[in-house]
Amino acid sequence: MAGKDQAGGGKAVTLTDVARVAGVSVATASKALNGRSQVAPRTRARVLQAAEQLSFVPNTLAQGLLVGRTGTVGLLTSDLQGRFVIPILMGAEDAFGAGRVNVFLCDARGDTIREQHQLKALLSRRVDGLIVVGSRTDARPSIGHDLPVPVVYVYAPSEDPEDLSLVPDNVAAGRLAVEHLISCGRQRIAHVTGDPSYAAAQDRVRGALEALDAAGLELVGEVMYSEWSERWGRDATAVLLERHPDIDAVLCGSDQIARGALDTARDQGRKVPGDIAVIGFDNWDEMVTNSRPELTSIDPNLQLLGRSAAQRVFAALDGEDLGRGVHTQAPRLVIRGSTVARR
Amino acid sequence: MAGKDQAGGGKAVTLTDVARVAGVSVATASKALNGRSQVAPRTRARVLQAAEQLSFVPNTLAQGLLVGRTGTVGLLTSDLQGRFVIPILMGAEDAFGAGRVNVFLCDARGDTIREQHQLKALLSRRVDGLIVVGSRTDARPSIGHDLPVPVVYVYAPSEDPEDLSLVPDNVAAGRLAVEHLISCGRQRIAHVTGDPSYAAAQDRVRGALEALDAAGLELVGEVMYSEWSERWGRDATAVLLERHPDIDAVLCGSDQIARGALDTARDQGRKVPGDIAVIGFDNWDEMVTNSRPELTSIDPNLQLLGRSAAQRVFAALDGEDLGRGVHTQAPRLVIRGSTVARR
DNA sequence: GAAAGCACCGAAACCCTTTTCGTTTCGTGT
DNA sequence: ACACGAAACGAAAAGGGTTTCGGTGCTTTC
Repeated sequence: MAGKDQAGGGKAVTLTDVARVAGVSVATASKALNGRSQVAPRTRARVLQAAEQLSFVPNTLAQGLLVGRTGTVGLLTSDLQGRFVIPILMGAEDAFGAGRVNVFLCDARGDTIREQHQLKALLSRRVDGLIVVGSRTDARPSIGHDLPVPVVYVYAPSEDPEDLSLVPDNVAAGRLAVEHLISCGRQRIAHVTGDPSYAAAQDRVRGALEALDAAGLELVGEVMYSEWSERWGRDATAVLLERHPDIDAVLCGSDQIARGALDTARDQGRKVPGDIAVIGFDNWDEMVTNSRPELTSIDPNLQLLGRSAAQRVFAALDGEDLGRGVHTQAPRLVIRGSTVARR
Repeated sequence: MAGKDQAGGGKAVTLTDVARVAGVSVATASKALNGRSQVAPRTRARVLQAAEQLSFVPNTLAQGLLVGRTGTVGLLTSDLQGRFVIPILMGAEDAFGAGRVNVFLCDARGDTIREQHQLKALLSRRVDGLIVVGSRTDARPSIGHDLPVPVVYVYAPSEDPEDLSLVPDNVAAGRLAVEHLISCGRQRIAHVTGDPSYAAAQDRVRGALEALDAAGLELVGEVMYSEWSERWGRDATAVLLERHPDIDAVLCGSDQIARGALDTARDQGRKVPGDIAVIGFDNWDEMVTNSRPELTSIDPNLQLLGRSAAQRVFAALDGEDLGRGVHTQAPRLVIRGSTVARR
């Protein structure tokens, strides 16, 4: 019996069934279950018991058909693999509250055709809103302009200024990192970062240069671009220490690069943070807490970003203006042992 | 105008609108769009053009209401943060094919109350099936027995043997790891692993001991349990090298522990893989490819697991028996520089 | 020329729930 | 005892799409 049910054999219980068992009309059953006032207490109790007994669950689809709202939101990501998407997704899910709104997750795998497919599917499901999440902070093509639902772009902004985009503030992040290094008494700061085609790399460089400028300092050497890997962090730092043995801080474009920097410093007998301070970006938990010493990093507050996106969609559903343009989320400095010696 | 649309102002286009524009009845419009045969080619063309012009998208909810199938599946996870869930999720999404089936993602945050809430919400959305994903391979309480849809448990099996569960085969993984070490000529193998309360730890130990036994070997020292961290990997390996300086391989319970082991070996001047071979579990990309040398690891094939789960749900929808009990997914050995010297 | 056949189209029912509005029943006041 | 008001309940429509069935107009055949 249980097996049959599990195989999907038993068709779902409808309000009609409940009404029949309770001996009332569907209208009364509906009113009783929804707490409307035009039902006698005894009748209500009978309906509730019948619903309980049949383990009735109202069909949200039929409700949505009537109300015109489905209580669902589509989350369209281009790269689920990437670790940036997850916190955003969690933040959004959080904001929507358990059970009231459900999230359709779609991964387009970075394929535009696929994305259009998914978009169509989501619209046919009559989602109330859309959140589009990218894996890079570079601008991406708009998903479309005349969509019948509000759309918010997160992490990767839309190229169209009419769209609303929420992104981490990487310029502020770069500034924050350098300001922290300076406040630790560092003066000779070098910068190793990743792929120069990434807006994130460029923005952080810009912020860093701004902060250095404001303090009357200059970067030691050129910005070293290559890839977002520990290997590059190790190699670049080795070169750096040879060319500029007097540096007292390495600003790293990501936590991975920073870990590489830490490894090279350790190999060469440079004390961190005594001789050299190291700082990274992303505040990627497994990276920052497992390194020696633990890594100071700039947290982009992705979860907040996801939550904001969800709230914006909500507000738009309630008739508020969605807004437009690119809005940034302030980063957060998390200080650990790689810049400040533990007491 | 575009702004108004984006705010959700323009209500969705219905089949009635298309029919009016095409100058036919809704019935004819429906048949034309769905490729039914009772429509004249010219009429069909007119309808298609009207649909195109209005960018009509059929309302899947209304369809589902009629057919009794929604083309949606609920994916209930207890811990989205964990990196094990993502590949499973991707595998499932993959198997469902873009657009045909959509996935409702729910994160219960490990809370049972919340999980029941989410379950109810999913059932009210009339999902066609459910996939329940845990973050540990330990058995978890069944989500319920008399559900009107097929349910598959992934990674964390259900305690109820009547339910269908798909889990990675950690015993085989332990065996595979040891067999590889032995095939590399290692004889004095030690084992450092994580939290002993995890079934994954125990299962891998069991598999490892089986393989050692089959080869007439014994583990060097006791299994060292503690936590799944690099720090523990470093500390444990240091102790190990002091107590048993003659070991030639460290079997590590996770890639993180293995990285710690590599670091300690390096610190103490032991060559890997020359003096000591190191192997991990999980094949976590960022861990295995960034270490020095790159880390040999056992891949649990999680993506396949997710895909299998989706396929099972599909099959159950087509009337096939869902099955019951715990089924295991064979692991895969990925050889890298930490056990075999690169040529 | 009339009857039969065929291709095509439209009206209406159905899915499930909510809501409006009309009907019934009861109690109370006169 | 009758009338009136209020409370409780039920019939029906709506929401969007699919499908069945019946009907229209055309062509074919004897």
